[in-house]
Amino acid sequence: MADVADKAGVSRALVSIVFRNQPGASQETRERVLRVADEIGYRPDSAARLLARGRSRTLGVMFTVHQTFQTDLIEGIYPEAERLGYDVLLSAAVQGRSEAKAVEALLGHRCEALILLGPDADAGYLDALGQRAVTVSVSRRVPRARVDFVHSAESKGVRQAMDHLVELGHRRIVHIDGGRGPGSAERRRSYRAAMRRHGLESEIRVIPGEHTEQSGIETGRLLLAERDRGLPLPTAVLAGNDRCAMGLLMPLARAGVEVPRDLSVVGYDDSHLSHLMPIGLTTVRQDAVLMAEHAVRFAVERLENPQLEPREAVLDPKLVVRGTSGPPPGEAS
Amino acid sequence: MADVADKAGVSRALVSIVFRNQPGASQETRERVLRVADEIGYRPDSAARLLARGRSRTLGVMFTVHQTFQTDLIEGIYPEAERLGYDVLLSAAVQGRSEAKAVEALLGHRCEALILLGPDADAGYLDALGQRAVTVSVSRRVPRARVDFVHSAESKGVRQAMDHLVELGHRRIVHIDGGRGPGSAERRRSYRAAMRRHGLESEIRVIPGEHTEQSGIETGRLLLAERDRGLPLPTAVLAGNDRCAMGLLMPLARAGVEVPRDLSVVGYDDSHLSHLMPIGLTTVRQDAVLMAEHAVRFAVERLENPQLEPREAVLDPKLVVRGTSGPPPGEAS
DNA sequence: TACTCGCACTAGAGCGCGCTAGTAGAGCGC
DNA sequence: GCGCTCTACTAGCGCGCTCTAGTGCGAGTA
Repeated sequence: MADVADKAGVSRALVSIVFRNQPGASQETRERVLRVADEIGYRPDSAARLLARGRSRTLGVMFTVHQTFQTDLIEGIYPEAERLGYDVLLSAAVQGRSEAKAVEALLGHRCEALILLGPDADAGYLDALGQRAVTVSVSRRVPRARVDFVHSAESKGVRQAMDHLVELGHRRIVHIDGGRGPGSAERRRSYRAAMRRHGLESEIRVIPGEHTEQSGIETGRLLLAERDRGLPLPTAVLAGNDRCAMGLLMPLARAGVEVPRDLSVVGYDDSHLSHLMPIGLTTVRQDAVLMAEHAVRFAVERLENPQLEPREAVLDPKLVVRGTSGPPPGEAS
Repeated sequence: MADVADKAGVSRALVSIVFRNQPGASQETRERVLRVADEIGYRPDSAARLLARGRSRTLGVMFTVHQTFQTDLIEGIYPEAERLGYDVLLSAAVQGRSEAKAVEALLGHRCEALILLGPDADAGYLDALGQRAVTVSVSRRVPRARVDFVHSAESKGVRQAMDHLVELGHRRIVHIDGGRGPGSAERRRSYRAAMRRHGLESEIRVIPGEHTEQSGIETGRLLLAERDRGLPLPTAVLAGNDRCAMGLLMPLARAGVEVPRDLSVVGYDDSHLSHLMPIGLTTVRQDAVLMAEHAVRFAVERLENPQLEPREAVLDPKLVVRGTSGPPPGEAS
């Protein structure tokens, strides 16, 4: 910075002013300073800036690599953060790197707020986090924790999907749940409620699973094994999310079970992959961009107005009918 | 920190020593300092620490969200970095956020080294970057730029794939290239060379594309439209990467073209999705974990020994035969 | 006694910025 | 000419830490 100041023939303070885009420098000087900085390859040091200013204007985002819906969210987070003048730092939870570790890394880099995409941690931990920093949880509801919360109305999404299937004539509809995955509990509950509402209480079946392709594959194998033992296949499956639905399709296709002729499959999320499958996945769309924008705005607003209480945003999901759902076998279409 | 020092009756320097776990303080004092710090709720400020120490021990990783192979790489980067005592910061290039911006963010947060996953930037920019910070490029070769380089031997991978197809009896093999995508140029060149080597020079056809599902879908539509005009379909397609291959399968399936009976498809990368497709994608495996480890090690070693010259690691890819490749139509299997 | 050595600890100079309080000079009205 | 304001710019402190170069002291050695 001193080098830039010398070479541009101004004081360090003026360079600072230019880089913060603050009034107090002529247009001419501004350009000269920026040009010199570019030549030297100078870049403001955020650590020093942070130290001097006390604020980092940085949002930390914790996500799970491979969760396609979360990468969709990230795409929405960047532009909104930039619009509001905030920087974004990403930290991934992966195999062998827990959420807590990912979060510590963010905090260690002085993020002012945390945006957690589908956190798996317990409410106590999240509440403690919420006391320490502004925290937003996306896709996971955490009652009584001091965190903002952005999710979509799982019950509405599930209801739409179930109504769609029942209208097509399905009765034997099973649900692969998402285990501890975000939104799973609500989806499971809503599935049960929908079955009861349609008088299908006796057909309720929840197969434990996860939000992964592997889980879908395993469920597929399970169902096929049952069929081979003489049990009937369900006529429709409501998967925990799109990845699970995609996994499910693999063993089915291999075994010659045709979708949707023999079996209908509905996913959840409408992640960017779901319309890329051979016949397009019928799924429940959550608007990732909108969710991302809400999350960023919640964080920033609470940062700039600390007495604000955490809020909750519930967005409406929407069923997207594509190629994997149709009338059950035995019914004319 | 001063408060802790006062209350514990020592100097700030000693508190610093205690918190850095360095020799130079008695066990007794150590405990007293830690106890007092805990009472006050003192935590070292990493921004100040960073500033004072001059080293951040942080690696910055630039990646493209949605490139599944890159997320596979990220999974490999974390554990290796942790093993070597380095922190990792992620920055994504997305629509509307260029690579340069993503890199600036990393540099601004004082990353000591940059690991760029499949960078798209030109050699001049990368060289400039390499002068300024230790830089590693993964999957993209940048001749004469001051960067380390980790990639796999594209020519070997393509040759294996092509030999496989030719052995099966294919002659009309087209290649969807990856445009400016990492490795595309080499793959394209190797495809041409392999065709010539097999005496198929007259059959060479490279369809321009990208490393996206969308590109595969468009190519599929193009080929189908040609077929409808009476032109023959190719019997095999070597896609630019797995995503492109997956996209290609969609319009084919819709149009009733059966894979691999009517058409063989080979991908590239073996990203974690390729074995999750209905019939498993035949593809060229690049070992993401190994590549990630090399990248981290290159960065760290050059950081700790600055007179080291940038190096290059070329890993051997390996063809993985799954369900999308078979003999061409008209040949007995 | 005089010395060296090692240990526990301290003083104080930065690290690269932001920010407050200030100055110099131009322009203006009276 | 004077005082005033406004713009463009500067000096220098301080953010919370690390690190170098010390000081003081007791034990061991000649």
